[in-house]
Amino acid sequence: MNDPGPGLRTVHTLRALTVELDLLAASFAQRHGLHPTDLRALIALLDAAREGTPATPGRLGRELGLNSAGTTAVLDRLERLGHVHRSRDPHDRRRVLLAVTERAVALGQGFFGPLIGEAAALVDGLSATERATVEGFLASVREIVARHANGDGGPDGNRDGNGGAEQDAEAE
Amino acid sequence: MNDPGPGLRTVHTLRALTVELDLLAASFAQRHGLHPTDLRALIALLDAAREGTPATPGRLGRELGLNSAGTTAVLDRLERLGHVHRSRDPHDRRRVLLAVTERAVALGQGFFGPLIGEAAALVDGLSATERATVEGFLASVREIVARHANGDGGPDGNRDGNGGAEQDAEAE
DNA sequence: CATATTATCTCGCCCAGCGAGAAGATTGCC
DNA sequence: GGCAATCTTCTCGCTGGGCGAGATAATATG
Repeated sequence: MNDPGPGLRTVHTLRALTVELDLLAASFAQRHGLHPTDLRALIALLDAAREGTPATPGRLGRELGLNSAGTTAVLDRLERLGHVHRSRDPHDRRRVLLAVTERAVALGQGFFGPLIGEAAALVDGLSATERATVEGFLASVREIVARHANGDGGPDGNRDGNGGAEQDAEAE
Repeated sequence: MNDPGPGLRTVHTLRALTVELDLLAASFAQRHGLHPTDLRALIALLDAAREGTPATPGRLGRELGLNSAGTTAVLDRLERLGHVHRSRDPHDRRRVLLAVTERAVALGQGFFGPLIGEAAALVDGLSATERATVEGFLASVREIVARHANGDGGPDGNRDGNGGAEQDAEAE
């Protein structure tokens, strides 16, 4: 039971890291008048912008696990703060296109930029072999997590309007 | 922008991993009638129990970034669900000692046990050199995160009774 | 013994997110 | 073309997690 093998300590460190990253993000969000969800939304939108993926409320809500009402509220907040701009899609006028503003980009870069930059520099300072080891480790852990996510907790448990929870897996 | 240097990709993978772990935890929590905060509290309490650290509401609240009212609410929920038991500390009767129940231990082990076990096995499958590389990487990233936390967003920005948001850092 | 400090809890409020459903746009079928 | 089904987003009302303020009880400090 309490037999910490050599690997356990590493896993514990990884877990601690994720917790610390979470806390950092939360404190950053608070500092800028954002809620954790707002920050997650902003990150998702910045990612989409960088990748050239068109961003819409529906897509974003699905990504964040929010229903449409909650998604609208998030976007209202972000728009009021000047981080996001809504505009109708000319090709399908039911849709709303979401664009991040300069301000949002600056916000994201200003904070996560240095953090990511330092981490990237750290990785770049490793030898090719070491880098491969780290990447392999991260990829393997992701794979483990993905397997457990599929088996134990479906990522899309409930959605808007449609009760997807007809099986509520009552754990007593 | 779209020029991922060698290190950037690794950092991106790490970020994706943290997001996925977060989603997994959230879906697991929902599945057991817990809120994300409740699960975080439970994990913290299980950790404390495993380490032999005495757990109290104050300590827990500080760890979770909640004020005392919120902490009380979390504990009320966990106690109602039978995961935690409160008892007064005989040595300092202001304090409340928190004990996790068998049920909570089973809950945590049943879900995170296999996950952590697989990850630990993964690490154990590495050579000593590789393991050192991974551990060094994680430790370095933690150090970077810690530095940014201190410089940009103090981990104890606001606490009970003291409004930590006296400066709302209006960007621009 | 009086006072300050510590630890926890109670009360009232705010607002994030949910469910339900409305409104506008598109697609398909006749 | 016209009408219905579908899709996307938004509005409304509500629940409840978390905060601020303060109460209460116990321990330190003079």
